[in-house]
Amino acid sequence: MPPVREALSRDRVVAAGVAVADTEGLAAVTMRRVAAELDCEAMSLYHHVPSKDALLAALADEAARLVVQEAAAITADDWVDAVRRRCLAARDVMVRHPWAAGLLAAQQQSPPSSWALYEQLVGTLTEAGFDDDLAHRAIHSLGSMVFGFSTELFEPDGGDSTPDPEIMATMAQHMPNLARMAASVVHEVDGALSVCDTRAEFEFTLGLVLDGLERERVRRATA
Amino acid sequence: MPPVREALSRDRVVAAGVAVADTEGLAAVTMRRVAAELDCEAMSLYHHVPSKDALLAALADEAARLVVQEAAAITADDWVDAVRRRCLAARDVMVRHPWAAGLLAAQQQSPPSSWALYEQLVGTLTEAGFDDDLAHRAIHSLGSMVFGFSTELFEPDGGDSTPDPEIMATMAQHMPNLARMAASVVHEVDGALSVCDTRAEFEFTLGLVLDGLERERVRRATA
DNA sequence: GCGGACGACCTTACGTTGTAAGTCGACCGT
DNA sequence: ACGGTCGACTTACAACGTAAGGTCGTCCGC
Repeated sequence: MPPVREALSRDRVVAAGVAVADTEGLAAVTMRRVAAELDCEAMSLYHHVPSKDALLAALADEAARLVVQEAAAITADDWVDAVRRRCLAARDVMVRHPWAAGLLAAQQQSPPSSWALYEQLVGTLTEAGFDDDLAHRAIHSLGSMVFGFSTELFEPDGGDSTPDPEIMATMAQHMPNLARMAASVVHEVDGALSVCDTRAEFEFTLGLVLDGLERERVRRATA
Repeated sequence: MPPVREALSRDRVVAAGVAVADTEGLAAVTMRRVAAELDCEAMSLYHHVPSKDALLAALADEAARLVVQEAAAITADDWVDAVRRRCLAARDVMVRHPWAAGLLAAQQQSPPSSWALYEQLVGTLTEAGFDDDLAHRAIHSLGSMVFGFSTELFEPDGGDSTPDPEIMATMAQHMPNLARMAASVVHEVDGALSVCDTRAEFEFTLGLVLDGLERERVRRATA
């Protein structure tokens, strides 16, 4: 009779890491916790992953791979639409796996799967008439957006709807512009009041960048 | 005779944390290491900060405070210039303190000092004729840029100039566009070859965003 | 059939981390 | 003088990453 448990493998270790990160946060991704997920001991993981940092790098690569996978299915008429939809697909992955953006940003070496992403992107842009320099800049612009769009950075309270009234009062006093703006743009989301609809704001910024890139492309083409 | 060592204080603890992070990286910021910097024991720090996470949050706030400090001194004629210079000042802080961007992005609650930053920004934009909605979007666009601009994300090797030729060869084969682009935009920096001049790329993206925001402002004003 | 090499997994153990709990001494108002 | 308070130190523990070595099932040459 073969062993009752499925054999470990690098892929299973990475998958377990993703599962733990998704359900309990990145901080819960410890060798012991991942091992427990696979019903084995921590040290067994080292037969498939050289270290915890390498496991985290593999998680980052997995996130990029998911983006590549989604992005590959996208078809569009013009480059703006193609790139916009790819960026939105990337953002979807970042939202589904909240650990992904931070982890990708923390890698010293960009994961191989992210290269595939850039290859797709540069291909699209080149085909649309971008010179290499502009394509390069476009990658930086879009990359900083997708990976850097910080969902919570501006939200005064992190989802908690218990704003200390004293703090709010002094804030309104010392930050009149911010207070007025926050009161003005508040809107309803899922039945709860919220200042930010990050999806809409992401699309807005994306539009700015894509618009500017197209304008620059035309400028260079006619120069 | 008074005690020979200066008394601890929250400010001194935070300053020591910044010093350690600057010289040895964020990972070296442990309670014991910071305590050693102050010539005391780890547990003594808990009289001034409630936990390590709180210390890290204080470091993030300190980084934002540095930005506010630099940004307050900036004067400019039009809003574009004012905001551009403030963003560049913020980026300078991120470059001087490489731990800052990641730490700020990791905070669940945005640090108080970052509110001050947004207040400055909204004030400038409002004065320039932005409505509250557009100012709000502008903050998200610029914030995602400043905090998210990832310096190394696209660099194939993290500064190491030992690109495995085998990997490079297969990469060139599977990623023709990327390989061509990389070869085309390579340039010299500090006597070393490099693909990316992140400062220039930051300014380019910043220009795109500022341009788009000004265009949108005019569009709304004349609508 | 069988010995022995090998590889996947487990056990044990060490150093480091964050921090709870308790101790000690210096200062301060009375 | 003296108890209270408070800041720093000491001790201790659980959880972490991982080095070193052990165990056991599987397969290969004979």
